[in-house]
Amino acid sequence: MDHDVVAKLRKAGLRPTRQRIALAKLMFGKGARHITAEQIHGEALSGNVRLSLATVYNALNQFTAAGLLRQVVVDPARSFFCTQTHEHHHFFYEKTGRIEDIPEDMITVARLPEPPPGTSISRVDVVVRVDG
Amino acid sequence: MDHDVVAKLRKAGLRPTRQRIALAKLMFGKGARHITAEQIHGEALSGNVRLSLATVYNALNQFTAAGLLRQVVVDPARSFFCTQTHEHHHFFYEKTGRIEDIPEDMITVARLPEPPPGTSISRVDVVVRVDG
DNA sequence: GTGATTGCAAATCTTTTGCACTAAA
DNA sequence: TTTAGTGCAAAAGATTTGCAATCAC
Repeated sequence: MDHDVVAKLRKAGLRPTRQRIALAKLMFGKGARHITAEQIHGEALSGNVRLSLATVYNALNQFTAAGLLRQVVVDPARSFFCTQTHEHHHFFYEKTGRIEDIPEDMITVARLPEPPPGTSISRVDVVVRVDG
Repeated sequence: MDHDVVAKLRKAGLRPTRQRIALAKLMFGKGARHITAEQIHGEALSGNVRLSLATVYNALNQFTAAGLLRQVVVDPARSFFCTQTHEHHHFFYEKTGRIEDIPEDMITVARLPEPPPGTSISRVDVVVRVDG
């Protein structure tokens, strides 16, 4: 419902505008998603939500900065935004360019190296590339 | 020496042109490197090797297709090419945008998930992001 | 010679930005 | 009102491409 999404945006310090509400409903309304700005923009237009691609980029970046989304880097050509904000990993289908979550407990990274002095690890990403 | 590089290119099925030889010497002449097209182009020009950025992109892509280089995807803004072609992983320094190898035996990925039916794993990349 | 390769500039693509306009509080 | 947010079109980057000139064999 709108209420959830509005509350979510408010809590993140983002003013709940028509565009942000619509995007948030698309992003968070149907489980885990991995989607590009272009794709979400297309979905919005299909659903009769009129908004510009620039606004989509701005909103997705703001959501990411606020911790509502995560950016997944697997494809040099474009950025995917992912609705799972906790530590988890990904399958990347090289043929189709699709991304899929790997349940966090399916992968164990043992013996992580020490980060260089003066730094700390902010995140560990595992990408399993699949030729499908 | 030139001979090594020429042989390497020939074996990869690439005609050893002046430009490809120069690039190969820069890439493979000083141990493991992680470098962008822009950076290598700059190095070449500094070393009085005249070649266009377009040719650098073409050559690096050909080297990658031939298995001489690997592309590392960590930064949505640009592509890094890496001279280590065997399985290994990376530190990514978020502040400086630099990449560094993690010796392969420093990380152990336990319990890799099964790839979806009909596919096989082509590669596993681990990126340790560091806030330095 | 002949076919592969290069260079340049133009084209493409994704993402960001400037600024006048609109909407939320 | 007042300030944040939006749209558009233009700008900015990175990378690719078309085609005539050039080079390797």
